[in-house]
Amino acid sequence: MKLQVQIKMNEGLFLRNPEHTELGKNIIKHSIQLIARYGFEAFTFKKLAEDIGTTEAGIYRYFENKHLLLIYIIAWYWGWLEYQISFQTNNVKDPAVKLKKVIKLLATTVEDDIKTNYVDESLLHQIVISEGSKAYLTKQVGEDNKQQFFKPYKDLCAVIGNIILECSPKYKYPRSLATTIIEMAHFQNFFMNNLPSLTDFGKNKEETEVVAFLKDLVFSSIKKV
Amino acid sequence: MKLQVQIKMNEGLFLRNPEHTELGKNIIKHSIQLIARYGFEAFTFKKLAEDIGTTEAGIYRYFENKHLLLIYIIAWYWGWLEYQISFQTNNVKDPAVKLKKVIKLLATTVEDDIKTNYVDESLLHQIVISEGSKAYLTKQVGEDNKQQFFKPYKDLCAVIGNIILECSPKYKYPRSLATTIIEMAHFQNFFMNNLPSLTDFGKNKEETEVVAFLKDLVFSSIKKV
DNA sequence: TTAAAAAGATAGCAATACTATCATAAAAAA
DNA sequence: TTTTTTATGATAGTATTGCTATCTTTTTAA
Repeated sequence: MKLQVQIKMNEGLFLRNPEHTELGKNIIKHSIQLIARYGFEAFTFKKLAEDIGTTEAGIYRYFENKHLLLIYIIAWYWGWLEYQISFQTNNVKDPAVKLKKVIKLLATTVEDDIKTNYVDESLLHQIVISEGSKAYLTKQVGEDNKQQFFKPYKDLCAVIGNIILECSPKYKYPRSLATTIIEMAHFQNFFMNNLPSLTDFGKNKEETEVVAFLKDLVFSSIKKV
Repeated sequence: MKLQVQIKMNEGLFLRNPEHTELGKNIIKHSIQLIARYGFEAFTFKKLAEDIGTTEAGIYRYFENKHLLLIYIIAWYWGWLEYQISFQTNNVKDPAVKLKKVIKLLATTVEDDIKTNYVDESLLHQIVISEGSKAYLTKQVGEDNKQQFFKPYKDLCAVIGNIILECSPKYKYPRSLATTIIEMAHFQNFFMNNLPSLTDFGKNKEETEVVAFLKDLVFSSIKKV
């Protein structure tokens, strides 16, 4: 029996559900490849259509514009990651162990998950690192937020915040610390690989060092009473 | 006597030095206003030209494209901020006090500085918060970095890293902690105002709370031996 | 005063970000 | 099986963006 992971996506993100058709799945698959290769700015629906072997109009039947497509794939990633976290911390009692697993999941390269056939999670992880914040760093963030487009990110933040509170019930900034972990897991990785002098990991460029930094940061913050 | 602050800018960022002419200063002034108002994506040289009362071609004589103009104004901000830091921490002996001043400077709204007449620093601060990371989150980051376009950010990071080391000579991640302070000062502010459930400051929306969070984060990390 | 530099005015062009329409193929319902 | 819906393909068109080029006029500096 093959297990298929289904991430429930916000209906407002698309005009036609890409999960329901071959073309739709191709749009997701190829857009992940193209955005990872060329970056979000250089990514266009025309190039995507050519890559898939369909027409521009075909893409527009699924997504109103490339910004919503970006939000879609990033939101998919957060949903997928929350599932990974719940799966991997299941039956773990010690909240500190849970939190360490979360940090590791956030800050190390994910393996391509066979359970989701048309999404390459490791490519998607790269996109989340370099393009992720562009999903909300816009003037429409308020409207997008009203439509709940960032719910998967918020849910993840709440999950991590709760683990932090399990570790340290009196800690005052569980959510801000959660977003700090998430954002820094990605930014430190990006800096390490692209602007190494902004980090202390330039020599080895090892993800494990980012993990060590984050663990140190987080546990010294919350262990203090 | 009027003091004028001059930030030395990288020559590779522009075709013609905007500080040397009226039009150039207008380009900087109006682009800060327009980017702050409409966001970087919606900002175009055509709109900028109309706003100034010149032509598109006129802008292109100063900046090759809007991406370099963004890097320019962000780099200017980092230069200006480093000056503010050196000014405000001058004669302060206790490195912990210095570090607290740095956090406050990063995380609270700056007052428009009379010493720089064509730059509105508080608007620019808003731009750095919502558009700053777009300067380097691109596929050209490597080439831009080779041309030293991010030197002001790196210098600031080094300055803060050194203050951290003064506080705690054995701390292992001074640079990564410095970038964490810088990025989180801005992201927590953005989240507080736009996606409040990602922070613990949603109720009051007070910058002072971001400052408190960062101080807690930083000093619990470095005080531990 | 004269030449060099900067700015203004206009034109044009390829790419982007869409929208619209009509035909056809595939899938689902009758 | 036939009809009807639904999805896709093919093509066209339009406004805006992101430039480059050229020519003229104004300003500045030698």
